[in-house]
Amino acid sequence: MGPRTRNRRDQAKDERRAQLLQAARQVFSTRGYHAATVDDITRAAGVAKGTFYLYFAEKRHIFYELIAGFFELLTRASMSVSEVDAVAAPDNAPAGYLERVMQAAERLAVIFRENRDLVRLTYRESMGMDDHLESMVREFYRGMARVEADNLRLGVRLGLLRDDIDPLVAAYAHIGMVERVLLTWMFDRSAPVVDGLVRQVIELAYHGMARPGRGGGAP
Amino acid sequence: MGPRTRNRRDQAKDERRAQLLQAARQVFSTRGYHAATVDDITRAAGVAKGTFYLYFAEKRHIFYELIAGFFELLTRASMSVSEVDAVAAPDNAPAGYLERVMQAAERLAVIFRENRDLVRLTYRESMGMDDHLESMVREFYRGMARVEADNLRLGVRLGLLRDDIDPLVAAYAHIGMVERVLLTWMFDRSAPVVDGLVRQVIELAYHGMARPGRGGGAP
Amino acid sequence: MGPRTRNRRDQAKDERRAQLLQAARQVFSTRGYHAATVDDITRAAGVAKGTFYLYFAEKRHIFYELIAGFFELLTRASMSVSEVDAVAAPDNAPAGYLERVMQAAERLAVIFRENRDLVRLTYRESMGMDDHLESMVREFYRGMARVEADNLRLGVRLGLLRDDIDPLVAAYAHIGMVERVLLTWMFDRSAPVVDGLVRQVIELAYHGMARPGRGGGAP
Amino acid sequence: MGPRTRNRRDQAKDERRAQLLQAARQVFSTRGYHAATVDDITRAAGVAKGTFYLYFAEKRHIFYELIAGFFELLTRASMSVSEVDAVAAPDNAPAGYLERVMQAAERLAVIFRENRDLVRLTYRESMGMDDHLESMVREFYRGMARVEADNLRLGVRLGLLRDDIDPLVAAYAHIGMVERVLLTWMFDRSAPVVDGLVRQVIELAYHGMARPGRGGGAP
DNA sequence: CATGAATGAGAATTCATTCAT
DNA sequence: CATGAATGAATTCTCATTCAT
Repeated sequence: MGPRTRNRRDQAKDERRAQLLQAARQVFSTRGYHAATVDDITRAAGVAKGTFYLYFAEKRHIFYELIAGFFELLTRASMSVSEVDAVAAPDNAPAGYLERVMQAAERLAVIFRENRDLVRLTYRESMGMDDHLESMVREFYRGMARVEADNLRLGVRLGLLRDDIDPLVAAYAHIGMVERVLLTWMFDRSAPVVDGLVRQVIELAYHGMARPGRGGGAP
Repeated sequence: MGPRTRNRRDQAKDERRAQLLQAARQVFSTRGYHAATVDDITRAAGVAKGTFYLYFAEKRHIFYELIAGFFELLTRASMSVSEVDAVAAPDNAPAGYLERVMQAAERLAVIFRENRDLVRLTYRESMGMDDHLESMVREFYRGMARVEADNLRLGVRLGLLRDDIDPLVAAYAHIGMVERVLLTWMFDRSAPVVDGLVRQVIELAYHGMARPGRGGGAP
Repeated sequence: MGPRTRNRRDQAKDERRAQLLQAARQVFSTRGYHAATVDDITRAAGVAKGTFYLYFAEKRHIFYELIAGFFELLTRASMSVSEVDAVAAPDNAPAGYLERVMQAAERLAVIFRENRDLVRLTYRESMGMDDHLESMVREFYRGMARVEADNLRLGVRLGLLRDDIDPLVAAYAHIGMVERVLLTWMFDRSAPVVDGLVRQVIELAYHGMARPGRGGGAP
Repeated sequence: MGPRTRNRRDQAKDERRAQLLQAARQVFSTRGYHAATVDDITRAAGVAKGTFYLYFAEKRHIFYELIAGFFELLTRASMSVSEVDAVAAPDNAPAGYLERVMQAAERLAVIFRENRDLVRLTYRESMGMDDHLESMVREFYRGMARVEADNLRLGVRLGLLRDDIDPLVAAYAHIGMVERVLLTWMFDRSAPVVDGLVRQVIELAYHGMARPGRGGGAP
């Protein structure tokens, strides 16, 4: 039982895990968390029911892991208008700022589209399960909001963005805009085709709906 | 069997229904839909288990009704920046436009705060139950978006708002902003206190995050 | 509250009873005893659920009454090859004996056909309910068998029938022949059309399947 | 997972099944199908409630299987006055024909007596459950009738039996005779003891009740 | 008498989880 | 490690029967 054997075993275990996660993703997406049974998952994974419990202590845990993985994907994709970049290219920063924002938003949109099932699963079930999942979700939003708030603070520092709006409020608002629009255009078949959907949303986020040049009646 | 008797009975039935709905609201809010049993509900309502089924054919149905009631409340509160008002006061319209928008948003915020449990319930469970509920939710958003899009179109006609952004996209974006911010500030205890939360969001929606007077690097 | 009022009331009560019985017959026939609910019956009868219990103490009782009524109909129809007739027409008796048997059998067949639903109901449900119904059924068969056995004894006395077969055995056998054949031809759609079905059965009962004139190998 | 293990498991499963069937037979016989609960059955079998559903998808199914098994027993016992035998012993055939019929009938009678509980169960409940069971019953009678009709056709070919009676009608009639007589003498305690019950019935079936040598007054 | 709302004992069935093989 | 049979708690929904109006 040298290190090689150990590795083989670990590798085999990892494969089983991946196999189960894959199966769970498919089964949960199709039937929903509650309607899906552990049996469904193991059958889809081609293993015996008992095997499930060698890799996950409870049914909920595999769901957590699925959602956590998706959250990580999204979180990673959102980190890119980062201070690092801006600091690294201080002169170009202002010029490219909004463009980089756009690119980040597009990346998120691509991830949504490429993971339709996970998006659906997340929004369908990730909120009404238990406290742990709920705090995972909160934590995810916090992370996303922190990143976006940092971006905004950078914009403020660069003199591009307003400083009379709380960056955290704006961050959550931006997240809400993107998520609601993407969800609608992904799952509501009655939504009309719109060109440059994401660009319009970002444009809106940064310049607002008011006609430029007018006061707009703000109190 | 006169009309009086009939009325008494109908009235009693209405009360029972309300009693059950009230109990369900409380029980679902506490335990969540899946964990709550019909028995919990009837016990909370102080009636026998069988009584439940005299008023609701299935457990799901009482939940539908709860959510539908909340959606109606919200939908009604959102309808107010209406063309009627604007047409009735054509001159004041531009001046008061954004103010009316603010008021509508504040009304929604009040409803959210006054129905904390229903908000939580709705966002926790209304998406992962079944097709019927899912289409109820979609329909709710459609209705809200339609109202807001109409408001925006009115703003465009009044010369206050931009015409280069799809009103429906903007409508969904606005809904997303408000809902995400409200949810966060209602349920995430780590969210810092912010003055004029709703006003900031609306301000953001209409004037954007970009510093006024700068081009902002729009593509 | 004179006798007239009393009569009116009684009449009304009788009508309600009949109404309920009629409804029960229809409902039981359609859904079967177990699947039929008291509610189904009262709804079909156009009365309130509670009314049922003013006329029948239990659900089973209305079923008993239905079955009892049918049994009485059959029992009455079977009594006719009676000694009375035979004694009344002593000379003709032998000549007409089998003919009278045939006529009685045809009468039963007609009743079966005219009460398809009750036949079905009786054979489907009258055996697995409870002891009381079971003894009703046994009593019915006993009555039928007694009548037929008496007929047979008359035939023996008239010198027409064998005396080496127990009349009671023969009576039950005859009943079994008729019921099984009628049930099959009434409810098994695969049974081929046969001319003179009942006559063939009676012919068989009286003369047997063996070719006349041969010993047939009886032990 | 070798064949031996496989066999052990399969064997154990077979035993469990048999155990459950046995328990169901006892419980259904005692309480009747409707009054018996799955819990009663599993308790009688000494297993947990859930185990039942590993072997039978529904409560009905175990009942089907019980009845089907009994029907098969009866069907098999009835097949024996077969052409094969007759052809194999062409000369003896006529002489032994009725004797073989008698033996088959006796065999059925023995099975009835040895399976009192199943007989009772079958006649009490096998008709009013659902369409599937009803068609099972019809199919059973069809099978029995086909066998008997073939026997009768053989008798006709051998010149022993009449050809002016439809063999299928006679077959069902014979079945009815036997079943009604057996049921009565098995379950009606008031039925007097009769020697050679089955022989008398068969004698009756083949030679009829009419006194030999008389025309009998057939129309 | 008639009504129909209320009752609550039940019963079938499901499924996460365990554990002997 | 893997297996899959066994477990039994838990839950929804039904319906005969009662009884206040």
